Amino acid sequence: MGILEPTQPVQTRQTDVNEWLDILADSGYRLTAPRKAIVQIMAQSRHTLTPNQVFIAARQRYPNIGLVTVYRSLEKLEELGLIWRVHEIDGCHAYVAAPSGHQHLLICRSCNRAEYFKGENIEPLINRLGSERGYDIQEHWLQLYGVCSECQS
Amino acid sequence: MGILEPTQPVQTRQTDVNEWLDILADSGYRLTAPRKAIVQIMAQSRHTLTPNQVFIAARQRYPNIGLVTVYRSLEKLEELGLIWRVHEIDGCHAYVAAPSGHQHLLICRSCNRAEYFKGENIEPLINRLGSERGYDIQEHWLQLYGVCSECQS
DNA sequence: TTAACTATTGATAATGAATATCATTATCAA
DNA sequence: TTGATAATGATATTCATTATCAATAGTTAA
Repeated sequence: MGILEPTQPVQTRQTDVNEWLDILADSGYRLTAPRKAIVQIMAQSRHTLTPNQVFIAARQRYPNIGLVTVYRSLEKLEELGLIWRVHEIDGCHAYVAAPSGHQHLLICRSCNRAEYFKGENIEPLINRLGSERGYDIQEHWLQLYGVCSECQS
Repeated sequence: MGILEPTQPVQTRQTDVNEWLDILADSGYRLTAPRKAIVQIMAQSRHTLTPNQVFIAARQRYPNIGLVTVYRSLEKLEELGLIWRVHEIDGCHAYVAAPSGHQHLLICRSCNRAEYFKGENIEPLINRLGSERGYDIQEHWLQLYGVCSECQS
């Protein structure tokens, strides 16, 4: 039996734009028009988005927005745990709406659609490795890559 | 302590410089002085190394080496499976000697020392997720981060 | 509502990793 | 030994990300 056990699909995702805005405000950040545009885009997307993709999408809602503002807003949303930063193959970064609780990512290599899954009990492995190798293990990183059903057809 | 360690036999790792050179030659690549320097560095290091770190180390052995040559050689070694490319937090890339067989990485955040571990069976999870979500899962990525015993003290 | 404080913005420039170009050099098979 | 060409190193270039800074706009206190 493996350390990783599959579980039910969990689709709970923080898509509530107003909730995100409240969290921003409660954290002392101002609610500006560019920020609202970015929050709308990130909270509602099921795909990973690069800063430039967010920039292009945000200009539909707020044409004067600057790319640097996108970078800065994404940075804050990540800091608040509302979005995750994922590493692209080429070394660039993209972002996705964060799932609720501790989950991991399954990303479609073709369309960048992101799914979340739970179900790994990695603690025993971490404890064993930590004591065996003398490491203080702080973080783990599990991601799956594949092709989603739509992109297969 | 330095990034590069003096030669030490390492279990479960391909540290044989000559073996790497044979593989390069068998694959149709020429054995050049800069390439030999890079192979020596990569095969003997227990740490992840950025292209620039490899460059600095390689100049000790071959002072005229160019940074671009380092990039190109690392690319080839990765293509042959002799080294792995790992993603840094900032989005840059580093490389480590590849382990034998299918293993995963445990990296020290402080000194970049890399350990390998086996032992978790991800197949059931992948099969389950693939059929549940309709994904053709092609690749998975598991890495642990922590602080090694030396860096804790 | 108004005023004032200051977080935030957007334009621009700068940084830095990674890649492309190209004439020259060096490896290796014939 | 020699010739075809893989490989090199210097240089320029691309592109994602970050720094700078004056102007703007959100928020709070009055």
